[in-house]
Amino acid sequence: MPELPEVETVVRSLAPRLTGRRILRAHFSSRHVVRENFRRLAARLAGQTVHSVTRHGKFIVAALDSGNLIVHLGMTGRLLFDSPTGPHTRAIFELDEGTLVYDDPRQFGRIEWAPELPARVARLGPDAFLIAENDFLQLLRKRNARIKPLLLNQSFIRGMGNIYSDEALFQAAIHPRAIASRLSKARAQRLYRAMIDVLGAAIDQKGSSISNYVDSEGRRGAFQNMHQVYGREGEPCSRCGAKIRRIVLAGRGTHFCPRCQRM
DNA sequence: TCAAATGTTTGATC
DNA sequence: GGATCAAACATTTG
Repeated sequence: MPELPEVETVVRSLAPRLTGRRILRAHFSSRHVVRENFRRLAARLAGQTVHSVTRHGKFIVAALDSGNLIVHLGMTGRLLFDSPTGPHTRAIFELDEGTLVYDDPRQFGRIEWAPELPARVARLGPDAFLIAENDFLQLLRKRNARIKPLLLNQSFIRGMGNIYSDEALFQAAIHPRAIASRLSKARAQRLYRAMIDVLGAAIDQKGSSISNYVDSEGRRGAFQNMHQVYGREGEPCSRCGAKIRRIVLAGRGTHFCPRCQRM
């Protein structure tokens, strides 16, 4: 489920119901999702009150009395209030009011506690939705890498994922293999605006519900209905009618219009 | 049976 | 260092 707009939507649904709540008990059942000792983590969380819930790139950070509960949803992670547990339930947080369940079929998600944001999280690039235009343009100029994999690189900017990278590049009419440092200023500005625009529109629509994505109240997003290229291989481009193509770049399916998006 | 899936990390190679 | 590519992680779905 997890690109910036989905994580932002989850955080917004989580914050009002989780802030001020006390974690009574926690239970864990996946060594892939929880890398530390289950009981030690549960003991660490028991009795702690949640002071805030925020987003850091694609990470969810719940500030506690002491330290932070940090959750990454991976590909298929979901946090759900008062949901029945199932075969893919990997964690349960019993609260003083209600229960928060973590479900994750593929178990690519992670749950951890840390006194501060771990270096590997704190060190990520600037947030894709908050970065200033000039900062973005300067970062692009320094990189001789292809633009699509670069947008996916969380050390470059944090929050972009496969769907929104393809959609932003389409909106900016830039080929996914274009070299970042060689983009003209006008094209780089177009990409910045497209990125902010696509992310903002997706947040407004509460994310893209492909596969199993829902927010913490179980509500689906609607932005999947507005995708112009992602998941539309072979369909006509909404702008020019050419067939949308799918290639593989950096191991990820990459969708684009070969006529609109030029090097 | 095979390919692909909203992500990240690690290692090999140039 | 960068950059590219492949593989790994684990499971479901078409």
